[in-house]
Amino acid sequence: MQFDREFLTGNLTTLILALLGERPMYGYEMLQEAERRSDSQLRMKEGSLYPALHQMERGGLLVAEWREAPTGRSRKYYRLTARGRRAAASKRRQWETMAAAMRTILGDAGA
Amino acid sequence: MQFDREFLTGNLTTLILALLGERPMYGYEMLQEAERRSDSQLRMKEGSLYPALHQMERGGLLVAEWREAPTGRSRKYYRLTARGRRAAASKRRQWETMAAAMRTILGDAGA
DNA sequence: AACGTGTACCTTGTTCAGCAAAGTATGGAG
DNA sequence: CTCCATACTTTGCTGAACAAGGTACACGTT
Repeated sequence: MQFDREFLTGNLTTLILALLGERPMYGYEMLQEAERRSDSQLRMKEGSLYPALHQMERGGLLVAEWREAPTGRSRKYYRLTARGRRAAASKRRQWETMAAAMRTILGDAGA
Repeated sequence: MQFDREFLTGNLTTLILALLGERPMYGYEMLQEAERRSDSQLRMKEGSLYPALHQMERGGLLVAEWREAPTGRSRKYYRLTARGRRAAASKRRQWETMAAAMRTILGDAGA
């Protein structure tokens, strides 16, 4: 089951921070990883992802580095700064708080 | 812990449908209920709620009815239509799907 | 009577995230 | 030599939520 795009709104930054908290990745890889791990339910769009990465880089959460792939293609790898790691932890906590609150309401309203 | 408003984005309709799925309520009551049940974590704003209710009414998800409160004040009670009940079930399912997908990513990224 | 407070609803203007759509460029498969 | 997947980027738009303000009434206090 595919959900409306509105459900993703507000979670993009959280998602990016979570992925990069694991290991440095490049943009296109994040798109694929998110889709793969969620059984194709969670599809980030390029037009959302790349601007978000740039903004987060400007905000000092990420740093970028161009690396040569084995294939010869160039890839822009992003990794978290110290600030980014703090933000990742914060976003994760916030997401869990929000999810718990939502569940309370949804749960009360006879499943 | 209070979370950024962006985490609410996209969940307002879901929340309204869940509350009304339980019983008819008036707008101001929904604000209080959501806040009370979530330990003040989930605060809908009037400027978001009322326009959303109007839009959902136009969309045929809700019907409104003015009722006199014991105090003498007038309240506008909303209840779900059949269409609204279907939407409520759908939104709930979608939320759970999204939450599961998010949890997968957040979980993988070393807690 | 006048005032403040909590209830209850509504609207206008703004902002900002995410998206659609399009573009650039490269490597490999056929 | 063409097509497809990879990989990054940008411009312009849309739409949800919000801030801020407004209206009005009931009730308690002074």
